[in-house]
Amino acid sequence: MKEFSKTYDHTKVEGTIYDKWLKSGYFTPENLPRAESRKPYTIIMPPPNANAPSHVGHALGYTIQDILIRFERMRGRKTLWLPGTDHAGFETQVVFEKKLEKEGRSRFKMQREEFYKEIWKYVQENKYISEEAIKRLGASCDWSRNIFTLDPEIVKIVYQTFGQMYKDGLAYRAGRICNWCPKHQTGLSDLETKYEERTEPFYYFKYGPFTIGTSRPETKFGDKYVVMHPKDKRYAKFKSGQKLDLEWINGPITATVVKDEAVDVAFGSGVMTITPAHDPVDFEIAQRHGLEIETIIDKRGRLLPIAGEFAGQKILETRPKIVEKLEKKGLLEKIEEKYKHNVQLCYKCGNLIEPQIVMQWYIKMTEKLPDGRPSLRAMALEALDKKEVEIVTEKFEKIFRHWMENIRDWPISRQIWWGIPIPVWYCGGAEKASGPKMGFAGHIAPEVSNGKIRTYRLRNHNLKTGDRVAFENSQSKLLFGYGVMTTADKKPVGDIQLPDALHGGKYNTTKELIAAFERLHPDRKVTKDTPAWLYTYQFKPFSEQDKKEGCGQIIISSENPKTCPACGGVNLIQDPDTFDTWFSSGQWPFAALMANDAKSNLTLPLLNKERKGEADFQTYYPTQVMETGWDILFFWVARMIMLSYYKTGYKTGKPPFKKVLLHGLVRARDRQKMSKSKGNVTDPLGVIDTYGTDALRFALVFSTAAGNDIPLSEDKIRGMKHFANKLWNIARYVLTNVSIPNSQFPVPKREAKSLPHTVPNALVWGYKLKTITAADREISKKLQATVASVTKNLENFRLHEAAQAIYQFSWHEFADKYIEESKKQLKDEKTKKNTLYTLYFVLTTILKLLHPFMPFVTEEIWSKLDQKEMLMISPWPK
RNA sequence: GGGCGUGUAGCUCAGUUGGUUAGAGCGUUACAUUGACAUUGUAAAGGCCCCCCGUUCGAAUCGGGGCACGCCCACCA
Repeated sequence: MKEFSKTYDHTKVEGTIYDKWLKSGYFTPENLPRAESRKPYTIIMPPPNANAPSHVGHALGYTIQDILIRFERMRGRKTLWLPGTDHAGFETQVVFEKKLEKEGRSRFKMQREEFYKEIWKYVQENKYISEEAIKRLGASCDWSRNIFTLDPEIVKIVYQTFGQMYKDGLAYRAGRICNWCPKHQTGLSDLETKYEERTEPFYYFKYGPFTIGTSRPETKFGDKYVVMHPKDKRYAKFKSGQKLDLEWINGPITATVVKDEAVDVAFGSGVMTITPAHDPVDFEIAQRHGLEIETIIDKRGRLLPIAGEFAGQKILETRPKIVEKLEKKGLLEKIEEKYKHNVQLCYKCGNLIEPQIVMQWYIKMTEKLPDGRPSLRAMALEALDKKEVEIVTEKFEKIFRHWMENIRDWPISRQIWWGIPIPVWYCGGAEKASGPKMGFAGHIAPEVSNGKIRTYRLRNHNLKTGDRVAFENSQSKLLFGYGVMTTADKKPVGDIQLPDALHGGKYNTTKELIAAFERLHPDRKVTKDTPAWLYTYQFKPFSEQDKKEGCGQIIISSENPKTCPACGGVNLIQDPDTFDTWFSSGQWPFAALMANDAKSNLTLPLLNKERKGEADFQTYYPTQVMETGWDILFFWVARMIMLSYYKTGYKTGKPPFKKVLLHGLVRARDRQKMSKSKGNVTDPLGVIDTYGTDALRFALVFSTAAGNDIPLSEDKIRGMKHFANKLWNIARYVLTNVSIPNSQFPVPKREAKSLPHTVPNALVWGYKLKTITAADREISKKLQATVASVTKNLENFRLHEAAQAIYQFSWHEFADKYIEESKKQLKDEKTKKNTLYTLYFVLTTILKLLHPFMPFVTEEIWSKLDQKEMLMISPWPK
């Protein structure tokens, strides 16, 4: 019998227990004594952001995962919980830029290398802090396999996937309108923006014979198209293409009438002017009609020279001045002061999104693969249909499907520096195409060009030599060509002359090219009525260097290529962008395992033997459970399913994970979202200091169904601390019972399999049983029911019910009833031994049942029982 | 506009496929207790399980409608 303090003091226990676990090596599945013959059970930990301060939301996830892992480990599975860290590109860069801002600095005044070095250092520090926090939560993950999304082994896999996607035509580059945050100066996916309702003035201006309405007068400088619905009788006298001279902000302009069905007849005056470069709807209209696109606002959100006297000013500051000017010119008709509408904001900084036309890399979501495999979306949906992947929290399956059905192509490039650089080089250094006609030198997607480089000659357009152009199918919006204009010419628009003399094209006429295209894409008919099927438009070069002529070849390479394989040019320009963080973390389940395979110098902490030949990917994939917050269902889970099926799943039927378990947000007790500004943030480490890890863990999973948001109050955590203490004292009572001298306390000769009076087992206990009381029978029955309930509920991921069952039994059955009764039974010689057996057996069983939830206090009590093995690996009761 | 969900004790929430007297934590009230327990125990109060209709021998649970609230997605110049 060891020392047993009157109350449980977590501060004295948690550190030593965690060290003991670490030293045991049992976090590493290969070290588990019973694991060899058993099936692997794998959970990949959602890698915390490298910038992240600890948050109870994270604590919830780690707790749930640790519960599952400890449960399965005790059940004899070969249990791997793989930890890692996410560089979290944009998120981390935003946090770091805020820090710079406080120091009066800015990334726009820094060299890229310098910036990267600093942020790397910052991330390393935070990574350590975050890992320590995970340890304090008691997480039994395999630290020997700890991995980071920027580890070279991961980057290599990410590059390989990208290259493969490019070859398959899934990854493509296009210049189209995208969400642009002027503060951070990067494009963002739709998921990275949010909407907010604003009440702002809505202005009506005179635009020649029309009245146009707008909430954004500052975008109106370049407006030279006036659009109305083709069936709007009020404007029937205006014909499509008709030119009108009229007075506008900075003097007289010529406007062109456009008829388009996108116009809502009922809204405003039914007439609008368009700003294609800064509005997605306008952009589409411009594309449909082949209109010129003019940029009004620069990447920083300031007006360009087209704005005349307003050039260089920030748009919001300029708005009233422009209205004033228009009013003075007599062009302001009226102002509707309280116009309610939604504005799109950057989800990080809350600044207005200013759509811009930028070259971005995209991943096709809905198009079949060239080898006949279904689209990424279809693969993911099929996985759900076949139940290869199951979303356990079932209400999210519907949400997931709904989102998938409306998915659009995913922009994966970001104009930020913190992240994995896009492994693409553009050949900008060799003069190849020449001749009297305007030429296009560049790349046409493999589906059209058969993967070879060709030079096509374009006739007449507004392009100048050196301009970058993209070819896009005006119907599918898919880009299939990209390159640089080479020489001037003046013939009609819209034709491509083939073959080109230089490369001996396979298609002799445009018709043939179209036919070839259509063979590949039977769903995309190209008709005579869509003359602009090869849509061309002009881009600003993305860098000065880019203006230099080259063959425009796109080279995908994980290492810096020295020369262009197509033309031999040496002036290769690396794509300046980085991948969306989710492009790399979307590959995490297989990448993390494969990368560990690639690390040859790993040694196992306990056995000190190399893990060679132990192919992690072979052994541990597919993983069993993906447990994460529902807020990243689309960001992450969807992408993991799609990318994993693309990479390893479709042919093998291997999903990245079999079950998806989603937990809710941890909220303050009044259901408010926790936020620093509200001052209601619960710091998990603070809670752990005061109440102990076990109390926090139990409070997090107790009495809230999976997937629901969890209101967490200090009262609740305190209550669970009381429970830990109760458990402690149950053990203290059993082990130090005053009336029984220590020497008489029975210690089982081997692991007892069941209660002695349900299946009498004298061999185990070395005693013959004498009198079994009603109380003994009762507690035995209840214990069995509890074991069954906890086991079943854990198997079904109903953690809250398992927790409730064990809590009820321990406190209100065992402590309140049986222990009270035992005080009498121990005084009677006839029932004494039997009572001791029962006390001991029930105690050890509830320690096991409770261990996944409250690992520290249970392991500590266990250590006082003179058991050979640690509780952590002791067999789960049946 | 499209989709998903919630409504149960004063508060926060459980209630697996329909089945005794609907539960827990915290809070409240009374009593007991320093005895394994910075307490804990015993007991109590507190519920038209949002409303209406239906299915059923039987509904908090299933179906339809209504009311209230929340979330996600899309978005009109």
